[in-house]
Amino acid sequence: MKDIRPKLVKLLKENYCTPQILKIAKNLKEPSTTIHYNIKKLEEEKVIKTYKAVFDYKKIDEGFCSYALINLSSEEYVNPEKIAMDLSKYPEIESIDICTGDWELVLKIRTKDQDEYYNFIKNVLSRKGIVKIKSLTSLKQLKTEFVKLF
Amino acid sequence: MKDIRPKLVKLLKENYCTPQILKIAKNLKEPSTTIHYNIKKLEEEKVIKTYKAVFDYKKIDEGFCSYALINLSSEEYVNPEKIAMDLSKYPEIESIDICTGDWELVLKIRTKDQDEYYNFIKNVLSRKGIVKIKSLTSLKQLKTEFVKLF
DNA sequence: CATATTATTGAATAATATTCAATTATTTAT
DNA sequence: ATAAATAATTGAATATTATTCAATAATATG
Repeated sequence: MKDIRPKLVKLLKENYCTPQILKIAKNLKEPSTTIHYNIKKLEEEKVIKTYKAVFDYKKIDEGFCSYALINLSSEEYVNPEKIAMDLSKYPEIESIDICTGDWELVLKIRTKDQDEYYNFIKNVLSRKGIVKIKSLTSLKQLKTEFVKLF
Repeated sequence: MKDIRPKLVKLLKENYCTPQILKIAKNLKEPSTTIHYNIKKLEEEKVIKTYKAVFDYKKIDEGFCSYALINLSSEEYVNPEKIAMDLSKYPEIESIDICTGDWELVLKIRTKDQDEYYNFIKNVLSRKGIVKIKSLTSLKQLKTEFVKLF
């Protein structure tokens, strides 16, 4: 049997979805051509970045979720964007923010388990520029990506 | 002119999207019926929770993003789920995690600006059960919901 | 106030999803 | 190991939905 599920997950995680114009039209009690026109406009204006799926991450081997609060070295501190943009390529990282306060970078990271998280920290985050990491491990997710999980 | 854009945003933020089976089929070089069968299965098994849009939040009056690290009172500490589930109803909250470490709750909050964030903290988060809040304000988002923003 | 631009909409068409039935592959029980 | 049962793949037919187009209405602009 072909195992296309991981491939599906990969595609749907960022893309390969589209709005349901007719259902929206029915919900808002407007003609579907009006909805179509307005959504296309939101897309052209880049108000909408993409359409995607939200998963039960426990079921796709991403059940371990942690926030990594990061301090940068004094060299990287002045330009955190470089390191942040570089980190954005890792599929384990759900979000990256450059922040004010005690930590310069806040990452949300999803891995299969604590072991994989440890390896990710060791292999990816222990690098020149990152001098200190504080991990806040999620015991339970109640909401993610604006979607309730219960 | 009808202002249906906020209504569209509200619907698309959590729902009213669907996978593009034919495009996925072409990408993976598989018959579209095979893709259809497999995706329906992922939906039935609740591996996929929903399909949604990702926005340029600056363009939908949610340009201010902050992480709220929360300490609970000793009474709430033993059962943080109650308060977490209650908080999940607020559309300003993108994610809620019950965590280990120095803070029991980690919220990701999006508002129009700092003023609105202040009001949200004051009106929603300053409540019985929440004894201390540390805010990490995002200066720049590089990635959100697995989607690169540059 | 006249003109240009933008938004709305119904009807026609194009594109895509879904169903169905047949086949193939895999798992389970003996 | 083999038969029977179950699950997965697929092409062809159908149903559903998105998109285009042209006409009209609303709003903005000079």
